[in-house]
Amino acid sequence: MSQPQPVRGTHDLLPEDFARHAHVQNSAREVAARFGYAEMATPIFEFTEVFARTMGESSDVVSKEMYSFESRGGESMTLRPEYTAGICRSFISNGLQQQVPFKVFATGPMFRYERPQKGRQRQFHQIDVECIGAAEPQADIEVISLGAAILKALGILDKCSLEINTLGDQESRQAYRAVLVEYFGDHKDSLSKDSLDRLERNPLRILDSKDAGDRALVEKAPLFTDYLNSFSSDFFAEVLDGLSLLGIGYHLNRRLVRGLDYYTHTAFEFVTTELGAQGAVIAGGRYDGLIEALGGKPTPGIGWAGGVERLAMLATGAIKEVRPLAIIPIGDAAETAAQKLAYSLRQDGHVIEMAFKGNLSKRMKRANKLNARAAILIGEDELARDACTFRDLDKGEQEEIALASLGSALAALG
RNA sequence: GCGAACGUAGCUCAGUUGGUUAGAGCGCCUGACUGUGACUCAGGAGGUCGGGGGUUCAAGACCCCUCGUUCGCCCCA
Repeated sequence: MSQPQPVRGTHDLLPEDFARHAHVQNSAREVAARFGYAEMATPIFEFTEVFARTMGESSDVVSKEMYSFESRGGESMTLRPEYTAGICRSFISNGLQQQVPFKVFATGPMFRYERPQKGRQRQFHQIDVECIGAAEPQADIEVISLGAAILKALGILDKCSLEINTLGDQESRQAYRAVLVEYFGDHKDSLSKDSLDRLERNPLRILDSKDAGDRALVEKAPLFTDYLNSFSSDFFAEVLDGLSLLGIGYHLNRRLVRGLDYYTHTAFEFVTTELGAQGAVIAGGRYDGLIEALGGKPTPGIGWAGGVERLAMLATGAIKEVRPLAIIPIGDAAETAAQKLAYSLRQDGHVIEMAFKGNLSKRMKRANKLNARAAILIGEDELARDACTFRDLDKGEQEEIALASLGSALAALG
């Protein structure tokens, strides 16, 4: 290609795209703040170990999708593939255990070396919510309801459904996992190739297989509910009750699982059918073992991440734009006067558009294209009278007014 | 990582079984309208047909490689 291309799986965010992203991020930030989740940020790269420990060496992300590099100092660094690990690391690094529950919101770019598709890029953006240090089911309810509230604010809650499941506590899950491995181990010859691999690395995932043969086996597999201890099932029941009380609908999905040991109890996803295979727009769960895995004191936590690109594709509604005012000088003598007026109005909080070239007709066209609400024309005639021609571009009416009364004319536009 | 489809002006696309100078709509530029946008009309610019190689008298069409996008799987936001 003779023209330069962006790197595979990366996209430029031109102003229009950026506005959609910003809309998602700003809406989320605002709603999160109402829930008491203040924004924070962590570095875009960490020691590789931070992700390897939290996401699991055997996970796809860690084993083959990370952008890792050796620093000049010889240490292995990785561009973050997700936000949770960095925030938990930060929680430990900054000794925040005295501030629990530590509730935060974050957003930014993530990096994963994956095969690109719609809604799946190598550099993509997430919004993220974490609640660290709360072991109570009320935290699960709050975190999930925050997700629902953000989707509602974006006007896309009705396009999504909440899938939810429990993985139980460590004891429950390990018991179930052992039973599953035994069951599927006895039927190895009927398992798909993918699931044979899952049996080694991530047996719970077999429950979610799309392979017809696997599904037949899954039908007859032991049920997780039979292996949940009473603490785990009570916990989950409390979460579900809380959601119902808030009027948040959910679909119990027994096949929704997380493979890693740090994940416990609640797992959930807000999914949509409108984005093809990349249906999860917000996904998260409880990770009571994660902080400990990172070297911190045992600390429970729950959170979720949402894909900004995916959310932005769903939130197609009009974003309210600020309409500018166009200042158009006529003739060289008016240029500096126009610039001065623009500077003054901008400092008063107005959005002012100035074109630097072209005759009156061209500048009017540009003003029109930018959807300007009004045009302020200043020529030598107006200059001499300390006035301007004020044209309402919607009504197509104009009149000459004194510069001194420009403020009230602008206020009258509404 | 596996399987498949697609890549033609800035954008969305058309280009018959390979056959002279590659088209349309929208957008852009110029003018009608040298102090007035939208609407209209008349002109105009813009393409090494993603890139490289091959087959052929002849390739945008066929073959191979490569880059990119998309769909499914895997995985996930």
